[in-house]
Amino acid sequence: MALKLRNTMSRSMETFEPLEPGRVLVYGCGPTVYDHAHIGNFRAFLFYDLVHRYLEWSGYEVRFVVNLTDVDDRTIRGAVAEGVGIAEHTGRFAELFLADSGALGIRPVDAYPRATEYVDRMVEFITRLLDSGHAYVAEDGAVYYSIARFAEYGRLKGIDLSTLRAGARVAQDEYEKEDARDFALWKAATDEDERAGAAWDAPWGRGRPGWHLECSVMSTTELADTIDLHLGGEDLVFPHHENEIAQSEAATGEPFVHYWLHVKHLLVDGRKMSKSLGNFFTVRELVDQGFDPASIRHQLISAQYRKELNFTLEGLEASKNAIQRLVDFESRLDALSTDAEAARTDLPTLADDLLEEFRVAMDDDFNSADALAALFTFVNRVNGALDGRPTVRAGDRDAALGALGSVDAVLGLLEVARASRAIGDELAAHVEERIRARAEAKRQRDFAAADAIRDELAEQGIVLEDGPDGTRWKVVR
RNA sequence: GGCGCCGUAGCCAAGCUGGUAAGGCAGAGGACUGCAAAUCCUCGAUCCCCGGUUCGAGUCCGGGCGGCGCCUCCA
Repeated sequence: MALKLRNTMSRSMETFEPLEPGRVLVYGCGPTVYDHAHIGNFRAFLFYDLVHRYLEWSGYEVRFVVNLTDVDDRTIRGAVAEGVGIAEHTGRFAELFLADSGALGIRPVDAYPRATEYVDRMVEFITRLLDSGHAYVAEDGAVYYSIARFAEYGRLKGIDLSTLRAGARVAQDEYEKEDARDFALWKAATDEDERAGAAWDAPWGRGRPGWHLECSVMSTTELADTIDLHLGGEDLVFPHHENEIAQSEAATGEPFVHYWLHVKHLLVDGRKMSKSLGNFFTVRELVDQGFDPASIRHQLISAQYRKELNFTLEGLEASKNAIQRLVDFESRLDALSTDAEAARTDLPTLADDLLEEFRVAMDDDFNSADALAALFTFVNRVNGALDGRPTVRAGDRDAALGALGSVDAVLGLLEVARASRAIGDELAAHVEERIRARAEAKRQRDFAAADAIRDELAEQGIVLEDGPDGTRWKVVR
């Protein structure tokens, strides 16, 4: 069995074969750090995380790079509006992005290169394209890539260049281009650029790099001329990735990327997310409203990455409950007492089944929805096997916990849920004290008092569970 | 206009190379409990419509209807 991927380039499923056995190079187009990233962005980044974790889970050594776009129209505009330099402006949002990523359990990748740190290399890159005749300096001081010089242009998107309506969308200030469809590698500096500190010297004139260029340069610099996977949102297929291919392959003479994977855009309340529709959410807002990051993570991976996913508060509520079921399940396993003499159970078999079903699901182009189904099927089966059986063999319990942990090393749900449920020692001690008081009340059959304590703790998000061997408690959110 | 996706139970969502349908949430009944919580058991689908291929189609083909996305330096 092997991992199969839907390659945008071939428009079909392909069996994944790394360039180098056991090793995978991945590049994911990151956020433009001009504002808070929203949950739509995070659907994509959570998918990156799934790819990252699953490749490692599958035994690959992975080098994963996600760029931070810190120089473009929006970051410059933002910096000028704030009256600060571009670095200060974008630095703040880069931090917020990493913080939100961390909250959602997105594992840090190997490098987060920022465009502004690669300007020298971008200049070199452009020089190569100029030398080979793939680019030209226009009268306005900009450097454009000449797509007429790249025969394969349009292949990723599957467009026939001759059908492109030349000139249909040409801005008036772009009359310097030889061909309307040529794109900028370098833009001449404007006053605004200078004010934001977003202008650099280059042999052909002062200016700043074009957007598409950074990914080509950072990918080839941080990874290699040819990499295995390149990820991005569906909007990036054209022209961004198309342009990256053209630039990179013209500059290096090597294939740029083996597999292109694109994430479908998230819908919110059945519509494209937009501020004007009022369906615009950031992770921070949702967390401030009391939603568990684990719930957000669950909701955003509940559909396979190429499928339509409609984010709603109702759905988030459902995810919250699903997460709680997982948390309760793990607690139940943890609390199991063990005895070498206990009867054998199906847990080892069920654990093997889970790992197998999980692998099959993820191997099928990262079908996280199916992977979640495998996990919950496991929960059901194990709960059933454990019914009325508080004691099992240590090996059985460990097999179940091991499989659960293994799967969660990819899904990251329990990992995040645990973090958001952690409470301080002081509160924990208080809870224990109240539970003792309640036990005493129960002993005296003063159920009103016992229930009052239970209600009081519930107010604080602490739920009590009475069992044969005493009262257990858990944090609910 | 170009490219593409989707339409499966109240909601979300799997279903590979065709053989009468995973999982989550919500809901109903029951068991357990002082009451709860957790858990278990039981209960739910004309798979958008119409044709076609086939012994047999959610699953393939054709045609409709409906929804959505990208094509704009938006993941």
